[in-house]
Amino acid sequence: MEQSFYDQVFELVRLIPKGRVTSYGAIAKSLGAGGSARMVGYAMSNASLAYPAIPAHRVVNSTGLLTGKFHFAEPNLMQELLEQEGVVVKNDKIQNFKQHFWDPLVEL
DNA sequence: GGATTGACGTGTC
DNA sequence: AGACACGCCAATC
Repeated sequence: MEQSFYDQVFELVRLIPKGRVTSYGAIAKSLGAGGSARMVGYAMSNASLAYPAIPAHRVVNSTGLLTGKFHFAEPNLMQELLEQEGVVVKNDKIQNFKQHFWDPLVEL
């Protein structure tokens, strides 16, 4: 059926490969939403209720900052998961963000 | 159905 | 470099 915008977001986020990250804006753009990056984040709000669990820790803002970490059950969990996947996080910000960036528009 | 809301993005001061 | 302002657009109240 007509999946809501954030239903599409959920699916796309689940497609993010391990050890890679992407930005809300990139997701929105790949869904044809253009500048509605906020919708992506808004969708992720429901991500906690979705199943299977959505790797929301792989989604950050354009600066590579872990903006949504406070929305996790445990704020430190987001950084932990990223580091486990080989992503270096310092001061709530992804290092070498460009290297780990996964662009849905390109990869898909 | 208008107003409010956002896990954003980019530009300015 | 840090803080502030405006724009975007769909979902929810």
